[in-house]
Amino acid sequence: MPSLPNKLTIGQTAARSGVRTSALRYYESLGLITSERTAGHQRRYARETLRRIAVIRAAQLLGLTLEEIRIALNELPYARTPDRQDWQRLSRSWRGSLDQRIADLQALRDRMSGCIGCGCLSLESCALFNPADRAAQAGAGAQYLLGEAPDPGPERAPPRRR
Amino acid sequence: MPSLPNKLTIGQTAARSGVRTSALRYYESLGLITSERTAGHQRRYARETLRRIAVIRAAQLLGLTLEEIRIALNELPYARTPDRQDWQRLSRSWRGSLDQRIADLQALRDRMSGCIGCGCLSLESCALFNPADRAAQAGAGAQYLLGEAPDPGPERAPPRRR
DNA sequence: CTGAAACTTCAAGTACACTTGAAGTCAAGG
DNA sequence: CCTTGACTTCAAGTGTACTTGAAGTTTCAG
Repeated sequence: MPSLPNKLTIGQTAARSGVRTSALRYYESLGLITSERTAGHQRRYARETLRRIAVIRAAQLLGLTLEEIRIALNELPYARTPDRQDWQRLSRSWRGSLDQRIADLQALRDRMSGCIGCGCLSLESCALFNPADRAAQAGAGAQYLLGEAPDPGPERAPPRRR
Repeated sequence: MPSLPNKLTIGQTAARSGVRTSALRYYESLGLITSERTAGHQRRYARETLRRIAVIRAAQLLGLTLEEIRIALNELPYARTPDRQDWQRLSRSWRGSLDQRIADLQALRDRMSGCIGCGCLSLESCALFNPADRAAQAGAGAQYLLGEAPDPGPERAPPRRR
């Protein structure tokens, strides 16, 4: 079966994973994936790397940074091939973040649905899209919409997504 | 009621919205929000701006860029105060993206759950976390995990979140 | 009226995740 | 053997979303 070689070039890996070669080199430079080299210094990725890349992309979808993903992946055994318990631990921990993110988005959806129903978004009286006024009443900082507690924190900026 | 002034300083707006003053100036520079000025050039935000900021943050949570948000907000009436129909149109359109993102994450969760159940993540035979092999069989590019169709597209990079 | 806190602008810096370009090397079919 | 496409490294650039710092101005409680 020449169509299923065990060692993939970076181009083949890119085609199969949907990740550009430049990104793969970048991941490797960060220690997220590894490769063997041919006599002429070219990378050869093990087929297992494709799964690793899929996991990386999934984790990015959860909002983890590459550094966080690297740390999580590094908790997998270093020398031995990760067994089902190793992977279970990893996927279970991400499952929690995933559930959390889904719950957050659903809460946001419900709040927005409420406002779609009442059409009140521009009205002063709407408590949902007018969190500041509730806050003024309560005397605390606002921003209930995203479910934030009235704690300032280190001013974490909310990033992108696409 | 001096505790609910109609015009807020940038500091008050920041405290109430949970967004830093530097971010507010940045949003204003991008045309996402507007302000009046005092005789001494200081900003004064209308209380309505707080709702606008809440909407901006919610939209960011949906994964929209500030430019996309700006465009969406600019479809609200320019001069007149947006009425309930205007807001309904906006929140309804974002509701769609929100539903989509929730569905995507749920699909990912279900796939991961399957793998948690079978503990197969490191096994060659797992079709879920081994999309490349299915792809090799089918002859196409891989990356089923995120529900992507086998179309390359303009190589959009998947961004951050937190 | 005064002094501290809050405000102003503008340029530059930061973080993340890549991408691009230049200049050169390697692998494989004909 | 030769050519062509895929590969190599490294530095610099890109886009998004802000933050920080410097130097100066405004506001307002006392």
